Amino acid sequence: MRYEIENNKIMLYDADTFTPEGALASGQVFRFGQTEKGTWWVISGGNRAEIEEITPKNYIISTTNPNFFVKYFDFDTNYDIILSRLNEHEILRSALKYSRGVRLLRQPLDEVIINFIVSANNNIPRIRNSVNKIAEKFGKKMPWGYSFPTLKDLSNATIEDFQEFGCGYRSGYLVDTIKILNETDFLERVQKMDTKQARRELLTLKGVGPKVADCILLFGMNRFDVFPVDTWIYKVYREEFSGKATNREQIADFFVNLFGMDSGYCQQYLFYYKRKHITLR
DNA sequence: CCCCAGGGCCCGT
DNA sequence: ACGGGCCATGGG
Repeated sequence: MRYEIENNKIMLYDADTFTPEGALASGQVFRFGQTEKGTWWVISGGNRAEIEEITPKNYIISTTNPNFFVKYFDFDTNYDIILSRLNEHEILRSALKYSRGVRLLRQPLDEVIINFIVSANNNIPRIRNSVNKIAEKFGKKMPWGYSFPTLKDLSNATIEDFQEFGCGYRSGYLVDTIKILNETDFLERVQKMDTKQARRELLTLKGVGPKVADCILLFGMNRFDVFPVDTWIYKVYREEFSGKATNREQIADFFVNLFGMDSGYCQQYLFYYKRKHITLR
């Protein structure tokens, strides 16, 4: 797989380890969709990209910010090496084959924190709805829609605002955490810490428990020695690994001990495999 | 009416 | 450290 940047486009060739659906419809990101023509779009921060498949495994990604999306889609990482290591585990082989196009998106940290507080005990269509409404109310108007709001943009958002967006009892957590992030140097400090330290620190935020902390570390901080355990991964653990533990932190430890620095990639492949299909609408 | 969703909080033991 | 009740909200 290789890419070239031309003006406002990324040309992606021989994409064996990327598909728009695997990258976007894999529960890492919530402001994405598919047009009537079948092209995929995604918004992150103040950036939007549209992905068109020209011929099989060859794509044109149109965006005003190609460099942002090269990093976002992680095109400089060689997934063949990661996949060959994971493929040594026979138990993973069918899942890895199914999840060929999944990638670990490198997203803005503040956006990930907000999105995954909303995600707790929630389902993906509802998360998408809430996050889009947050953007429409507090983001900046762009030619193509609304940017995802910065923490400053959100500093005046109230509990009632978030309740109106369907965030339910998470609304108070959001207000509380936004205040901490705006009024302290939390984000600056946490990014300098090692994974275990950063995880402990993230757990002090309202609405951030073990699973959400691991998602923040994985999707927003590029820490791959974590294994977020949600209901789908819990099913994988029981059904594919015949696991008996019920404590989710113990299950996360089990997987990290098994897959080490490839844990984050492995988790995402397994989630996509078990979750199968995310309905768009 | 039930159960479920990329769970966390808060309280008891 | 661990378990259990409770929590908004919409869909199946």
